[in-house]
Amino acid sequence: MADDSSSSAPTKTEKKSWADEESDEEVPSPADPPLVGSKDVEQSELNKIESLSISEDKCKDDKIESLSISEDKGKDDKIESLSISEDKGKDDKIESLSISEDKGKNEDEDRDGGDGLLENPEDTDIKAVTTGESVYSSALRFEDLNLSKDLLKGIYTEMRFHRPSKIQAISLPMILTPPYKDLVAQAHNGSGKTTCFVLGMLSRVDPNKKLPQAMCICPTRELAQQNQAVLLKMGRFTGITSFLAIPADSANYVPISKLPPVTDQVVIGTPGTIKKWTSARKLSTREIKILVFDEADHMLAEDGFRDDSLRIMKEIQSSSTAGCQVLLFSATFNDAVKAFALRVVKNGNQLFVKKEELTLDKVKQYKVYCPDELAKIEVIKDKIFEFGQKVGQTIIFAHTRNTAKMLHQTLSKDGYECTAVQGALSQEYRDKIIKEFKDGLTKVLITTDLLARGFDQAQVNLVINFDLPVKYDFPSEPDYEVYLHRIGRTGRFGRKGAAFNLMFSDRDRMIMEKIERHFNHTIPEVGDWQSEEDFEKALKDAGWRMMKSMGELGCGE
DNA sequence: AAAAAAG
Repeated sequence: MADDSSSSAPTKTEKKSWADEESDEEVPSPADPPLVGSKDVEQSELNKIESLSISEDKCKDDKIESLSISEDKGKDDKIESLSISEDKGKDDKIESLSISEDKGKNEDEDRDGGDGLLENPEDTDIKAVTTGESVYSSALRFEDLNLSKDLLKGIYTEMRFHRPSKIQAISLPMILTPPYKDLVAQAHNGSGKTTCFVLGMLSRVDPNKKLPQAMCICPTRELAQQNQAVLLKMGRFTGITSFLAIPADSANYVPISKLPPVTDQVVIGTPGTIKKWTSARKLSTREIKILVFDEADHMLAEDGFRDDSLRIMKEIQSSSTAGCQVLLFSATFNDAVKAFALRVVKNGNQLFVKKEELTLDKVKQYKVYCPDELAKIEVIKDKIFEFGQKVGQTIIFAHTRNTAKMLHQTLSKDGYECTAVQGALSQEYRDKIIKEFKDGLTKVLITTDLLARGFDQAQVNLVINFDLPVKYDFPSEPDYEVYLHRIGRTGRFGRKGAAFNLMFSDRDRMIMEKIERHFNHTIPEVGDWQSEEDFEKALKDAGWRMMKSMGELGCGE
């Protein structure tokens, strides 16, 4: 299972100067040296927080400090302000600091190569809470992290990263500095979370020990596969192997009892299969030092994978000799799950994005009222499909497998080229469809919430909600987290993205209103679902040029 | 009724 197939296909050249996730790579050009320390980095406006090491001030009373620093950086004045506020519990010390970076508005040109694709993905507030004595300073460069030579080589030559993204700069020291504390970390969709925990796993593993030492649990098989691909790529020169614990294709099913025990050092998989392997005693957990929950809020949600997750965690904690570091990563943590997560990792460090910051204004969102379902389909066919194809790739989300299937059949029948994936299909077929989409062979993919989370494909510029995401025990309530994750499939790492929400009932209107209120963000409506001009206006407002000049857009091919 | 899982 630990094969070396790095599934990422080099697709296109895009300039970027910070770390990103797997499929976001540039075309390899070995002549290119890593750019850390070069001019490219110096003029970047990011991560000037490296000098910020927090020392603890032990006054008896709660105390809030705020300081602001402004720096003149030459050509474009950038001002950073950071405020540090300290809250003290009764006797345990907790620090919380929030770092906000305000930037001038004219620094983009030299970074994004003029294609207008990259904006400021890092322009966010992250609130950090650390516990205990540890003092962390943000990592400006990957060199600051004491990584092995082999790992650094993978980062630069395979991943082609230049320097840590913001979430990486802050979280990696927390993950990698002993004593290894647990961490709950929230960061925006497409900001490079995968790299954080993959690096964490790779650097905690002893390549000479041939048994599992790190584990990553994911909500879907597709995500497990994607994460494994990232890990294999980043860790290519380390010799570390990995085991993908997802259900075997029914065609070549072999009972676990007949299979050899796992000797790979990193296990990545879905909860059920991991449980199966451990309870069959074919997957040893006694030396697992780091346990990662990707999409952790869902993994710990009551209606998600809470039971499985807790069981696996307990199993590891009770069998592991040296103790196991737990990392919880997600873009979303609603209050209920957040509270639960903080009970699960009581003495850990925390990184949270301010709630107001969470809505992705980088993704332009629209709503379209349609009189009936047929009209929704016509909107996709006549107003969005062709545009989406030209501009990049499109994902259409439907609420059920059946709707996804129906939509796929309806569109295909009329000659609209698209594919569909959902959980009822065979694993082999799912893999094939995903691969075709990741390779850019297909442009429009219809799916369920199977792909709502984590699916990373930089070329997705358009998301369509054919159905709005609702809670299933309470269908008049929107599922805010799923909404955020769905639209987060586009606008990855600061690229341009747009999302269309198709509505056809009063209930849908209500749901959209609730979504707008929740994120405190007005979503403009495309006035008339039949009006070409209304859609063009929306797309133009989203930053896309019109059809005729599409060739210059520079984002499709 | 998304997702994961079952032998």
